[in-house]
Amino acid sequence: MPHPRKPALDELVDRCLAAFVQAGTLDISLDRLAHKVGSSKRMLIHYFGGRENLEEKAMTRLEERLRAQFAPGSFPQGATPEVVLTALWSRTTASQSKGVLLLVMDLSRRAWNGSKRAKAFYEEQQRLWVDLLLKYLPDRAAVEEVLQLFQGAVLAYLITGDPEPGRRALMRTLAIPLKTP
Amino acid sequence: MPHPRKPALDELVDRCLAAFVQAGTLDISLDRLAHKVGSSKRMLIHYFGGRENLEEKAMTRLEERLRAQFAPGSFPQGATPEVVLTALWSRTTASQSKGVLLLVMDLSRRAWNGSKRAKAFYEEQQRLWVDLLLKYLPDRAAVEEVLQLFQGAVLAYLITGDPEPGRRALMRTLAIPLKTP
DNA sequence: GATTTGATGTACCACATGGTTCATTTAAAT
DNA sequence: ATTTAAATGAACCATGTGGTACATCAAATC
Repeated sequence: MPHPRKPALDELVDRCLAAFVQAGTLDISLDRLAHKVGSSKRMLIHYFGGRENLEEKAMTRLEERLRAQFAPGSFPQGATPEVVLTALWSRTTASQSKGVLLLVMDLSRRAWNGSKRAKAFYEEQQRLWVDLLLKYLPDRAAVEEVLQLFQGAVLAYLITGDPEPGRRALMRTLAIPLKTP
Repeated sequence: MPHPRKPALDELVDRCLAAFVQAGTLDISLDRLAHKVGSSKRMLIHYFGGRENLEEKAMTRLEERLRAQFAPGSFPQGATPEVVLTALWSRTTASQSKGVLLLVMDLSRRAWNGSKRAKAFYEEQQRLWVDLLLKYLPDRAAVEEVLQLFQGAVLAYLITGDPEPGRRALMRTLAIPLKTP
């Protein structure tokens, strides 16, 4: 049985993800997506079997990428919370992160609109960040709070374009005294 | 010149807003919207001149509603921050608020996607909450932080359905010591 | 009661979407 | 070289969208 050229599916997924990131959303038509990745709607459906599967593959790839980027050990062990949070906030609000940020928010939207897969994505991100922050913050309550604050700050930043309020709020929240027993 | 029945446009806007709230988004087709409000796409376009104008009218109406609901004076003057924030959080996470919450988040999405009008809506909400919180929190920095935390908490609540982490984070953030000069 | 003018329904249009059909090409296995 | 199964393109389809054309209806003014 002849097995002709192999389409290098993995690379196609990468390019699709790149297109999604550039668009800041998964909601881009197959035609536009195909054009952007140098293929055709016909072929995308051929390879992936349908839009749903394509999106699933792209989400999984994004999860992998983010997991690598925020792996425990991205920061020195002894760093202060201030340093870590400042670095995270800078990285997050860097202009080249805009696309990923928008895409992640788009997935959040899908999550709160009921998408099972998007909800799983959100939870995975949650775990990732909890694991990261737990190494620099005193307790789970602090992590929990910083995480929610971070998300709110991202939201505000995306809308206003101003990263300063978010930075200020994050720094301020670190001033919370430790729970004394 | 005969001026036949007046269509009570105001009430139509109300019903449209109600439909948007029920849908948790502005992105509902004119056909479905019309059916929901007991009219027809034909008539909605006739009355409003197009979808854009309809959305604009609905947003403005929503602004009015929220402005009334969170008017300064919704809470006793002397209330502690804990009491006020707890009440606000309860109100926000009450099941009957789900639709408005989703709709407001949908508008946030439009805002971060570049919609001028949605951005204005966001800023108006911002002002509203700042004015409210400024009466119970020590300084602007505190208000700024609580506001961002609140938004992040709402996001998490919408996705997970669990209001507890948000409540905990809000309470925790009130433990920040006053800036001492 | 005739006229005028808005209210309304039905059918329609142009366009975009995800997906399919069908026919053709292409590369590997024999 | 022939066979075989995948790769690919072009046209097509069903569906849903905002919006329009046209014809009809109904109410207020004269």
